[in-house]
Amino acid sequence: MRRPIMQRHLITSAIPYINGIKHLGNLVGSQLPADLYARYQRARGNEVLFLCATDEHGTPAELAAAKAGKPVAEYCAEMHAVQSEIAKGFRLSFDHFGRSSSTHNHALTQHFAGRLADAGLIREVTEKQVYSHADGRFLPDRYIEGTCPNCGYDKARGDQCENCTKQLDPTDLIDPRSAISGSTDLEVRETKHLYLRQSALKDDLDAWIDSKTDWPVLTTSIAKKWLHDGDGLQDRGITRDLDWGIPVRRGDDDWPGMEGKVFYVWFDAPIEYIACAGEWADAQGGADWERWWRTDKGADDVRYTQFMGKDNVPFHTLSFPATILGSGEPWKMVDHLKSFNYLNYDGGQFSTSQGRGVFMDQALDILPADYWRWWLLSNCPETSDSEFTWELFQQGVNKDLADVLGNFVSRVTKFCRSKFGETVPNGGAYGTAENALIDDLDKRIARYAAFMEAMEVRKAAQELRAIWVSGNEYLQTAAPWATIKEDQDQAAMQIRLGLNLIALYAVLSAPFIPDAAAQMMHALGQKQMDWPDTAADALNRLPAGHLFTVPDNLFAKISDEDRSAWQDRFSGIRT
RNA sequence: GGCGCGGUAGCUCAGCUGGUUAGAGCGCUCGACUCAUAAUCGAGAGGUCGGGAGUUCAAGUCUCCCCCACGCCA
Repeated sequence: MRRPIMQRHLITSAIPYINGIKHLGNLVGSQLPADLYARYQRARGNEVLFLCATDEHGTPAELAAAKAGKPVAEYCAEMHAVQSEIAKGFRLSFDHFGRSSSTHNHALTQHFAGRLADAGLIREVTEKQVYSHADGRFLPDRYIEGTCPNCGYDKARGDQCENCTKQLDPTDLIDPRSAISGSTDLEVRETKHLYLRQSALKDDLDAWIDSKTDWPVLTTSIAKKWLHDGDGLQDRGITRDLDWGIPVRRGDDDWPGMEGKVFYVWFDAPIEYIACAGEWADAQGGADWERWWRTDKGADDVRYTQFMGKDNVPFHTLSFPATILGSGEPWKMVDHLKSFNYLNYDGGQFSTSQGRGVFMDQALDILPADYWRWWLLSNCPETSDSEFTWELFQQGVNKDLADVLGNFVSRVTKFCRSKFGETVPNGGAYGTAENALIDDLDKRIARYAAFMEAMEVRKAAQELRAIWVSGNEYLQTAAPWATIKEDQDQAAMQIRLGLNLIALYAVLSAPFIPDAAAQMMHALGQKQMDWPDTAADALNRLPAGHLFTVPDNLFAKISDEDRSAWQDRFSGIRT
């Protein structure tokens, strides 16, 4: 059998922030499609390193920890464990789920800062920031509240007034106070920060983006906008006056004047993609991670794909590439950046801060992962924002999973059991209907693979569903329940084909619905099955005489009662 | 206000570089089948492709203007 050359795929999903459990909109925009792609590439026999992590630094983490009454390091460790468990629940097949607070990331972030400084790409800026005596800390703009000078709203934030949407500077606020403690004992102090001179790399970034002709429009249009809008790409501060974060150091050396400061979370978070490979290597007992990340150490044949929601695109197309390019070192740059729009919830937005929508833990609480995986992926917001409603979810899941796929497995296995027993029956030979089915499957499988390769998620799901449907079509025309009255062998061949179709479906469907696929394999007494080379071969895998069992129904339908109960339960806000 | 992405059958969406009677799934109507989770299969109805003007032999598909929704930024 011909063995195509094994490809190597580095795959990362945008790393979720640590302060709480993510909602389904977060899931479908990054981790879930990344997992689909990772599972598919593994199924094709390629070498995959699929990484994700928690993004742990910054003020929101500190505040969430304070609210929970815990030291921030302890809080992050706990939340990492929680998110990790939920990821497992959704069958997200990370090779490693790391932490941006890891020692690897500390060292690497400091290393990059040092390299950038050596290259003249860091400048020091003295700026004025608000210091709160009561809180004993500098306050980020949005943690300062006061009265809006524009509209008089008394809960305006230092970055923007939510009431009149006017962008503000904290010093614009009338009667400013700390949003953390409420203290008005504030003072504007001078503080020094490091800025990454992204503007100096603008032309390099521009040329690099221009070379990416196969990226989603969403990705390149966002990048181009930031590059060219207004005065072009702006330099960004990469440090903050905080306790919780990676201490500012210039490589291994102290950074005079930057004592007590940490790197800004946006700077260290993407570097965790690299650091995470180091964490993975440690967990493996010392694997070679540089062969995934250093083009001078074996990563030149790696294809690197990132997955993220559109809000993360600027950091991944500009800031992080600026960090890598600016280092002057041969790090692997992203080859393909798959970005997603937003999933809306029942006419509005999913919202973490407002607790609106369905959160990952709640979702697993009411239904198994496969239901969510299938619906979310087959309806993911690829070309525009898309909509989750309980009606659409119920309809999609019941029709696609229970009726089309689940019922197919059920009707084939049960028919066989009642007529031939739980053994793949012997006899009969293919006729025109079978050959037509095989031709059709070959075409569809090729299309399905092409969509998966191109990360056309919705189209891949549509094609997979069509493959399931073709089994029902075949069964309907072949009608073994009628044939068996005339010709036992003919019916045996038809049902043997049906059983083999289930095996084929298990392999093809596994990236979308891994648990159901495993159940199908298990019922057919199969452990490991390769991706089909041809439909004809694939449909000969289960020989006559092979034993199987009739599985429980793969998918229970969502009843109207369940649906309306959930609709009520998730209509308010999470407390 | 600027910019971005959209506005295609009741619903969710496909429609590449312009070219025969505009497609899919769901929903709906009718029919077939009865192995199966009242599942399946087939057929059908249903759209002046947001509005207007223009380019062209020919425009959802290009240009301009306008309207609507969403998002980002100032």
